[in-house]
Amino acid sequence: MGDKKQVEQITSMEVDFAQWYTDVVKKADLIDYTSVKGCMVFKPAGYAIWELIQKQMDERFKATGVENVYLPMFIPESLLEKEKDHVEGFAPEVAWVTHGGLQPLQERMCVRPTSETLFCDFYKNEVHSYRDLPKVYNQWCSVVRWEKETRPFLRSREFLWQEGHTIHATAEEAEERTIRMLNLYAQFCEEILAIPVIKGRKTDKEKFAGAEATYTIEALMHDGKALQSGTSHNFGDGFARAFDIQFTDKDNTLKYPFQTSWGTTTRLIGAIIMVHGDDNGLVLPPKVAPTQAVIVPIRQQQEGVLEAAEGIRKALVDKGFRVKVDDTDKSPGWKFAEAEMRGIPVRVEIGPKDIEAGKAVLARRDTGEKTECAIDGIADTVEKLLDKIQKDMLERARQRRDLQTYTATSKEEFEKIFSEKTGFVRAMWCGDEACENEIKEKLSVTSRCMPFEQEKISDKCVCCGKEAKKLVYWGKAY
RNA sequence: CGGCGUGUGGCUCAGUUUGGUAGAGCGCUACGUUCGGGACGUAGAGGCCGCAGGUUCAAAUCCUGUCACGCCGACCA
Repeated sequence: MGDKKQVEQITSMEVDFAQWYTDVVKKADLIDYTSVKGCMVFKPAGYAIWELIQKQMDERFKATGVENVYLPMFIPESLLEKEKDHVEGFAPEVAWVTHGGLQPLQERMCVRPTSETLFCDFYKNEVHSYRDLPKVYNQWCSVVRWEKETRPFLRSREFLWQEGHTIHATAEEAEERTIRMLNLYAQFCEEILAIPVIKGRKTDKEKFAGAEATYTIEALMHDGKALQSGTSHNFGDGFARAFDIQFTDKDNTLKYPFQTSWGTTTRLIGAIIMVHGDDNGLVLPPKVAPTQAVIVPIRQQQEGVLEAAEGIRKALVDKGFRVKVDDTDKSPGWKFAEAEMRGIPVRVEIGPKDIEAGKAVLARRDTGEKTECAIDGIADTVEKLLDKIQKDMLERARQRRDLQTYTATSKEEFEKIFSEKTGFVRAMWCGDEACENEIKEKLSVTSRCMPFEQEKISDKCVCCGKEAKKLVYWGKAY
């Protein structure tokens, strides 16, 4: 093999994680940059991942009674301003529309950064009686936030997401929905994306603008930084009061309803990249891989090779898998590297030698392991292998996360860990925002969440030493 | 919004210090030989040097301005 040709390199993640990420995004052909800063083209390979996420998440939503709707992308300024905390949270990063054609608008409108206000405006007209409740709506759309610094999938000025907005007669029902959706997200991440997450509640400092309580799932990336991967908010009746939404209850009294919202975004794709990827490129969990198996024919000009490849393709497609034959005139080595960069979970190699022996070679993307298998019954073999890959990927991600999760019971220990390592640190907290601020200033570390699974690992706050109230996961975040 | 950096064929970049009329590798096209970890030969196509001014006999190169993008911070899914 001559190595004169320079292979397009992916920077090693050990050398420069940020550059590695950018390289993988580009080499896996997920996106392209555009002439609008912070807005990207989702190329077929990238968009197909989103479609698979969308499809499978939407099915799970609907199984819990969610219905999809679509609301406008513009919000009049007066509407945005109705809830004080909310507008303060979002005003610094909204994009404004000031003209319609050549005429200045009477009132400027922002492009939605999130749709709470629109849903409230809508529910105000929709909800009058307890019989109108609950409404459990969701919309798939894009939103715009004028971010200063942008990164593909992790932070773009326009991003795709889903936002669920529900409205209920009682606070209990709203809380139940809030938690239910968070659990759904967590389960989705583990079962579909093979990403283990920590479920918990955000501190007041970190909660959503206008929310009474924000719950979050936090995932840990390969470099030890945390990524907020989905949130679920309980608004109490705060928005209802601000927007004057009322309903007549069974007892014939006027009441304010209770609301929730919950969302996940294309950031999940960033999480997949940074949890599973390696120095050869993307590694996709089979359940969200647009192509689950690629068949690479060897000596494809030779009679019978392409036919054999096609036969395998058909057997796999009949079994319901997403499969491609790479019959381009590149060399096999090229095709291998290409399939690896794109993260295709399984590669099937089939050449004259194999055909003669009635076999094919299966290569796993996640481990690199190659095995031989009989062409006869190959679909069953691949099915089992994809299943195993999906499970192994979750297991490995969990192990790595656990290895990067530390415990600190004193300030010295806490600071020592963060000065040497990056990861989650479990430590007790007194509940005072001043401690969060101090920690953030000193270490650029924020409270990621107060996990549902609480434990009392010490009596004292890791920062001030006062009486501890909560166990908190701390970390550096994206 | 602050700091840093980069704009030259499709891509990555050299050329800018010292001004002289545009180069390489990859990719692309055609044909042929190859094919089990990024194969090779031959022949080709392709560039308003981000944009606008200025200096000069002459500007990719010097000056001024401007735009865009990338990275790092502060804020955020």
